[in-house]
Amino acid sequence: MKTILVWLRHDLRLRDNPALWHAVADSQRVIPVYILDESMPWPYGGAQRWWLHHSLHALSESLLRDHVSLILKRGAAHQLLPALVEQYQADAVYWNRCYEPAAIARDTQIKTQLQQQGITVHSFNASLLHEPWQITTKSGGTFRVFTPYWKACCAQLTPRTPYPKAVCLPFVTHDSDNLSSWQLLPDKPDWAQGLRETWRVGETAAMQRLEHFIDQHLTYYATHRDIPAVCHTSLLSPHLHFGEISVWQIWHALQQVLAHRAELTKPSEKFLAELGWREFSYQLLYHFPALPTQNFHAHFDNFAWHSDPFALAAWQQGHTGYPIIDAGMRELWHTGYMHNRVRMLAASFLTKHLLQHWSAGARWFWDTLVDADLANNSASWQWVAGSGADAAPYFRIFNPILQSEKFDPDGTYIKRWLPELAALPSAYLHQPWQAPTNVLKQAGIVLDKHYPQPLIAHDVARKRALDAYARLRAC
DNA sequence: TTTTGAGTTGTTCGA
DNA sequence: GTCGAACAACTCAAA
Repeated sequence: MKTILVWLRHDLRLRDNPALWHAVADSQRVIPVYILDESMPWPYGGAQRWWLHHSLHALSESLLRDHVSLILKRGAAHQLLPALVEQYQADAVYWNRCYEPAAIARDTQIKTQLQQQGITVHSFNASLLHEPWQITTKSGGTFRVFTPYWKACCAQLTPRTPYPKAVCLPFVTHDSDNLSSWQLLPDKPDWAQGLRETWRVGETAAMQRLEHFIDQHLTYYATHRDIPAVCHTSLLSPHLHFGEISVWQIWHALQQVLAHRAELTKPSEKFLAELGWREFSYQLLYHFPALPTQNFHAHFDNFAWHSDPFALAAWQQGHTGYPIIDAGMRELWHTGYMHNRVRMLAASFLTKHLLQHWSAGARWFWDTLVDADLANNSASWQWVAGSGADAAPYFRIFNPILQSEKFDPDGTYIKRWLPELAALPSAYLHQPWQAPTNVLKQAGIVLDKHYPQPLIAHDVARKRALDAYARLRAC
């Protein structure tokens, strides 16, 4: 009788889970294990801990329906895994690959360690269309520009059908931590109310979300994905991050729809390209492991960032005085999510208007986003700041007023997250400080009391940022 | 080796 | 109000 431990990480699902599926195929006894190691770099922020709790709970319940226990352990994997192998007399350990630099180092070490003990180790790709090392330029280099990268990806795509649900044979043990003892949920204070209202966590919820997106939103994706008030985006990012659904399952579902609804080709391609950005970020992180902390373009090391704790705090709390930015930051705080367009605006505002280092923003997002993902977060912040691969040109500084008028014309999104401005006529919602005194009075708003004056005037900030970039070029 | 075309998401200014 | 050009120069990827 063969026993295989399956070490679950960012793959908290039973369907299309290669490691789990192969373990079931290769053995009679499969033991799923999840290890929480808080000593690893980039430990989960508050929002992710909340999600992780519910995701593990959902997975554990699913397994229990097949009379299988999920073993939860807290501590260092390189100590816990060999101990579990010993305890259960396992012959092999299977896992799906992680791609964060520290995780790669850890997994490599554990693999060697286990193999030296005569244990078979198999790792699988469960979360990417391509391994980060697979796609190279014709001369064997790393792509640094998205479009040619994605063209190469599409050209080399070898579609695979998702694995069916892995059904383990019954295996019950009481050798598991109690999930609640990990205290992943906030207690005092309990700030998770907004998260509970917003999200359904787990594999089933992820599949329903995908189905709902394809049914209700895909048609509008290409044209309306930038409108935060209607949100025709997929909202799959946290599910993808925790591996409750895989990119191949999404790809496959889209192909099936396209087979009889050709009119969805354009929005599907647009949506797939967004998954392409995820792949691109993963391969950047793989080839440039310092991406989370260091400028991708080293010449940015000379950029004259300001360090202004007051400005940073105002941004974090949604008190910048620019409603579209503040609405986004409040959405983030309340739901653990922010619409993509607004993320760009908020990130641009922090780095270009306030000249705060992108890593300060990245850290805040890391702590507050349920979908915080090291590759996506690092690559995207650097892109916005201008220090990243295929970066936004330095003169492209979002005008938060214009963007607000363009993408939230009637202020629905602003009013949703800034109720203090709800009585203000739409004409002034994008820049309340321009409202005449009597209009403000009628709306019951006293600036700097109910809502702040802008931290900095847009034209002043724009000029200041352009000057800073000009000085960088002169270095 | 050199050349060529292109590069997520914009803004501002002046005609 | 609308439209096109300028914003700067650089790096990337392929021919």
